[in-house]
Amino acid sequence: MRIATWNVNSVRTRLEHVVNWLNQNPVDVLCLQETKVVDGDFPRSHFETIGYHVYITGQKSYNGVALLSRQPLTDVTTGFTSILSEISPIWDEQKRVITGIINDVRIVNLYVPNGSEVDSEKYTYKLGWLEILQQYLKKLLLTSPNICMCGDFNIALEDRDIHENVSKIDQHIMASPKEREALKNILELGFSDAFRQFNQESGNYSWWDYRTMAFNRNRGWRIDHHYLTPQLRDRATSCIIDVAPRKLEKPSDHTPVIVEF
DNA sequence: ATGGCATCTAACAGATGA
Repeated sequence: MRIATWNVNSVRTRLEHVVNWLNQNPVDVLCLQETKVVDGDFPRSHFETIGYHVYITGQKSYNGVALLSRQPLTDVTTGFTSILSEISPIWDEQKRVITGIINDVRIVNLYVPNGSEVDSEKYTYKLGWLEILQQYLKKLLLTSPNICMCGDFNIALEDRDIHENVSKIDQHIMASPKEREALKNILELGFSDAFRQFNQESGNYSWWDYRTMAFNRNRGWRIDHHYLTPQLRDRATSCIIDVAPRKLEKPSDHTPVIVEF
């Protein structure tokens, strides 16, 4: 089974790229982030035509996640509160979470908040959101031991996940100690990084800033991840970053990452 | 030291992203 994650930075703007990519890379499930569209306007027929079932939760202008699957998924839910009924509904105002089950695997597709700047209001929200995510995963693990958690985490866990021209890394959003600590705490529930099972090298990134010719100079960050629970980790056979879509005209600033198990 | 690029909007400038 092949599962891909891709922050497309507007599914409508990137529609042709995504459809072409799926035709060339017929993965079992594609997890999209930053769809930036309300559910009624999601271009679902374009994906259904090429053989995908479409599961979405979106909003106007910002955020939005989707699962595109060749087989129907079961137990699809959106947001945190569908699983954690006790938390405040404010945590689901931003559409960042969707999950569903295929065979014996639960796919959790996430768009983690960016956080803007360290110690800003948005940064505090990001840290709070990650605490809620931890509770959410704890609950899911009670009934779903096999989880493939993927998406745009907006966090690079290690310095080797970041190009060498970033100064003051520990004050930088996506690399600050509190963010890394929050993600590490989550991974301690039993998740491991699929990409690092197969590749230890620096220089492998999934996002490059649109500015300053960052992609041409490979000044990127690895912030899009697949995290696997132990049985899936043992079944994994590859995890690769496909940089090809980043080279197209008007690309997303992220590129797909694909895990196979 | 700053802004650089891209996307969205009851847009035409400002918020957001990372």
